[in-house]
Order: sequence, then C-alpha cells, then structure tokens
Amino acid sequence: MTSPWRPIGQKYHLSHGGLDETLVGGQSFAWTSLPDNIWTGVITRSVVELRWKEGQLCWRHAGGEAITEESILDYLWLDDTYTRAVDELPWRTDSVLKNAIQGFPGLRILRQPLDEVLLVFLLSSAKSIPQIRQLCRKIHKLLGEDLGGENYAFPGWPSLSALSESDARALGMGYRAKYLVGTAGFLQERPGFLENIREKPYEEAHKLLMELPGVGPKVADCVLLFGGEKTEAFPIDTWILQSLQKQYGMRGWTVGQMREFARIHFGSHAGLAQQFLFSQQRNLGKREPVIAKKSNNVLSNRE
DNA sequence: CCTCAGGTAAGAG
DNA sequence: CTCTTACCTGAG
Repeated sequence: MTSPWRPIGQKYHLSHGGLDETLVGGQSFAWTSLPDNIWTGVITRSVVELRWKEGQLCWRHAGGEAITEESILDYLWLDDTYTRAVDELPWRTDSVLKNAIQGFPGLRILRQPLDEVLLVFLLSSAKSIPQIRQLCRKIHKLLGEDLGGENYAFPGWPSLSALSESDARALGMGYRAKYLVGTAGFLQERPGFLENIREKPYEEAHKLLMELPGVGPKVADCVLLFGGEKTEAFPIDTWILQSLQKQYGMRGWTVGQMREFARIHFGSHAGLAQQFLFSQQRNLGKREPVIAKKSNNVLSNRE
C-alpha cells in the first residue's frame, strides 16, 4: 500500500528546521510530526509522508488517492519562484528580516486548498495552535472522507452546511459556531464565490472574503496567503504585532499603519516575510537554557 | 477559581 | 477611523 521513499526537491534550499516550521508551525493543521524526522499529512485526498534524512527530503504515498510528484512540488512551493521571492525581500537593508531568514532556511508558504484553509482560520480566533488542530481533526473525522490510518479529508463546504449551530457548538466551537454556520449558508447561496476569489487581485479578494461572517482582516489575509497564492497578503496576528512593536520599534502604531508599512517595506511578497518573522518571534525563548532554569528555582524558593 | 488564547462584530466617541 | 467589550471553551 505504501510506496517506496523517493527524493524530491534536490535542487532547492531546504533544512529540517525550515521544513518543520513550514509543516507544523501554524500555517497548516494537516501535518503531524513523527519520530525520525518524518511528517505525515493530507494533501487534498492523499495521505503523504515526508522524511528528512542526511540533508535530503524524501516523500512517499501512504493512503488515499494517488498523487504525483508534480503535485507535491507545487504544494511545497518547490520551484524557482520561491528562491526569487526570498531574494526580492529587503533583507539586504533589514537586519531583523535577514536574521529571521537565516534562522529558518527554506521556510516556505504551502499552497493549500483555499476552501480548506478558510475553515481552519475561521475557527482560529482566540485559540492556540494545538486547539485549532484538534478541532479541525474532529470536523474532518466527522464529515470528511476516510483515507485510512486515522486520516480524513476536508469535507467541503456543502457538507459543512449540514451542521446546525448547536451541532457546531457540541463540537466545541463556542462562539465560532455561528461563523461556520453563517459562512456555510453564505457559500451555499453564492455558488462559485470561493472559486472566484483566486482570480481576483489581492485587494478585491480581501474585500470579498470579509463579506463572510467571521472573516475579518486577519483571517482574510491568512486565507489569501496560505490558500490563495497571494504572497502580498500580510496577516497581522499577535506574534507579528509583537515582532513589529519590539523589533521594528512600532509601539503605538495602529494595525492599519502596520499594514501600510508592510506593503511598502516588504513589497509584493510581504506574506513570505511575515512567515519568517512569525516563526522567529514564536520561537524566541523556546530553547531551554538549563543553567538559567536552575537559578530560577533558587529564586522561586523564597517565601 | 482565575486568566488568557493566530480575532471578529457591534456600538460609542 | 480608533477604541472597548462581549463572545465559548479548555488549558495552565
């Protein structure tokens, strides 16, 4: 059933850390990190495993529909346009960004299906990454196609529209339940709405997405960046807010001013810059300094 | 028991 | 257009 490992993307710049951030760092919730530098995930209706071994990325099919190497390359943005996009970022004059790029070599934006990404980020508000992952899995398992090995496909919005608000609340969505029901109903009345989004220029697509209940500026940007191939989209979440405030000295700036800054400073691939800064900010202080921890214990013993 | 977490929507100034 | 606040729920 499982196909043999095949090398992929030999000619492109990759690293284990960059890959891990890409797959399980928060832009997708379809991947799981396994021991031995292996990740397993679902690409549309195919279960795929990736492995990092001796500086080489390999993949194999592990369930569901067959999938081509070409599809994997596209999904992982393994082509020359990525290399060019990174080079076009203003790292030459921006040492913060340069630092972030060097910290996560080969970090990229996945090209995920837009409808699937919309569900994920519609449910993401005020939730942690593990919570979002768990909630999405629950929905996929309930309504999505069984791909074997506890993997399930995204059900599609027509299936999601079968959920009532109380169904959705029973799944643990809380106040996000009305977003899901509202958006599912909206899409049912407007066939082709999501398909159209991809073809529109960024500004228009962003405006259109915000017509959906529960989709504000941040979620719309996430959907366009991760599911709409709009690399100029610059989602401003709490992490990016911190990065801009602390590393770029933008305390007191409004979110609107920050969006404007990002457009001008980072340019047509601002979203890619965002991903590097996001990963950098989120991983600050994640390395456990053992010695520092010891001294903390001493201090905390006083009463 | 209390606070807070990948935000959005609604209302006020 | 900026600023506040409520909104569900579960984890720390």
